[in-house]
Amino acid sequence: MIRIYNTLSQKKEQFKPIEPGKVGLYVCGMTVYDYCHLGHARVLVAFDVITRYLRHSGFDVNYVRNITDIDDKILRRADENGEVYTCLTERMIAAMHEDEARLGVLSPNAEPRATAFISDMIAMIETLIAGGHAYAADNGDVYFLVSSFADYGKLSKKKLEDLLAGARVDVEQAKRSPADFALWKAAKPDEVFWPSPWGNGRPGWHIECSAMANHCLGDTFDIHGGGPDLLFPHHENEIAQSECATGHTFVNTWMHAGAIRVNKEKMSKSLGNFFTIREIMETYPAEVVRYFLVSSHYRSQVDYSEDNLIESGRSLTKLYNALRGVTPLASDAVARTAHDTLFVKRMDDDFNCAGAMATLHALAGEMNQQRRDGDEQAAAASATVLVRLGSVLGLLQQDPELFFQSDSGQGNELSAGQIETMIQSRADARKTRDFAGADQIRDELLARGVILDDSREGTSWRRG
RNA sequence: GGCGCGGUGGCAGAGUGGUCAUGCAGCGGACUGCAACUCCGUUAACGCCGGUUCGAUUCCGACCCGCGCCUCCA
Repeated sequence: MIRIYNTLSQKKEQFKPIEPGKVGLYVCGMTVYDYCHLGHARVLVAFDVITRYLRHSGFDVNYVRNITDIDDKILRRADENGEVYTCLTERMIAAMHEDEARLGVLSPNAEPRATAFISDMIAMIETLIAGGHAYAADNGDVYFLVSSFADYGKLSKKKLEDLLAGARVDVEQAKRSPADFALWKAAKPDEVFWPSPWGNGRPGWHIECSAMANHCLGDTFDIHGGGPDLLFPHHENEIAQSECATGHTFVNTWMHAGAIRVNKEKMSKSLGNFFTIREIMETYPAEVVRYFLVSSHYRSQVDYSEDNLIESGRSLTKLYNALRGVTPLASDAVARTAHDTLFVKRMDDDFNCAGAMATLHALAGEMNQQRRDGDEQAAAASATVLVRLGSVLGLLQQDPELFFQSDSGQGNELSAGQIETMIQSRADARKTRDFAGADQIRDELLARGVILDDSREGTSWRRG
């Protein structure tokens, strides 16, 4: 029985899908005008683990994650670059797919792009106007009439009067109320546009998700997720639009990931203190970045620091060390163990992957003992469970040697061949008990970032 | 100002009304030519003050501190 923290009710609830055995999941994806930063990675990885676990639990998950490929920031950036905006978005989408693949994030079932659903958005806006929930203003924009939706603020726990009292709400003359938000924006001269009943223009940000979610998952679906800063106004506005347009509850469970922080401040575009994941992956293996992200609860805020990534690297190394030289069996060859049970118990509790991770280390410790005792069969069985549980978190799926020996791609490292040659020289020196010579070679390798591990079977190496 | 979240050992990070997280680091030992890996042992924590209770880090209340949202941001 899975329990999920629902932002709407502000408590953990037993998860009950609308249709038994099936889950409709929508996550707000990227606005593609720049590379993914760590905050994007957090959301990507969090919902990847959630999807993997729901599937592991037997659910048929329909995971939809949109791409916002038209918006002010995209147009501005394309303009700065002096390129057609679609060139920019295509490039960023390709980069995003590359980053996701490296992080071990599985593709969603559907990845709708805003520009492919303009007609759905226009239809929804027409419905809203007909229902008295929206109005076309003199400037060619169409706005949502917030006062027409009694439940406005139910997600973010805001009261309309408080919002209006705040001085930070955009004061746009054409709006009837400052809290109203754009559904359709009139095109400025020389801007890309789509024709509509209200003139040439393009959709507002919030209506995209309402239209695409509705198209892909229907009027009401199970889970909607996203980053912490989307809660208000984006998700609140989605609810208003969708519920006014369909007359039905939009979403049963709302999930929000925690923020990434750097030096005690939120990592964000507006503060300019963000790290793209590709620059982080230049220094740290992608799986280490993933391990870092998975090792704290998806709802808690997490501090990015070099030290934390280094620690994650060591921790993951320990797991792979256990797996090294052991061949796991096919997953179904090993029955469910107490470790599986504990893992499931932890994950059932609002996807507590940090807690679940402890079982991976328990398993690794057990394996190391079994190998010490020479019980290779037991070790292989343990390895099977370790890899099985790892797969639910999207970890430990590569060959340990690959994890240990892949270079950073910076081009300034020793090749595997060079390393093997030096190891052979060292082995020769050790045979003649020339330990000074042997140690010199080992020190040289260490200086080049290569660590040697001796065992009865010979010497293996890893980059560290 | 409004709304919300959190304060756990040197660090990271789970969890629980009454012997246990886990990882990193440290310390002692084993293994090793020496290391590395690994194993065994070990140190150490629940912001502060009250309350409930036989017993509270865990429940309740006050307080202090930190953070997030209220504006485009995952």
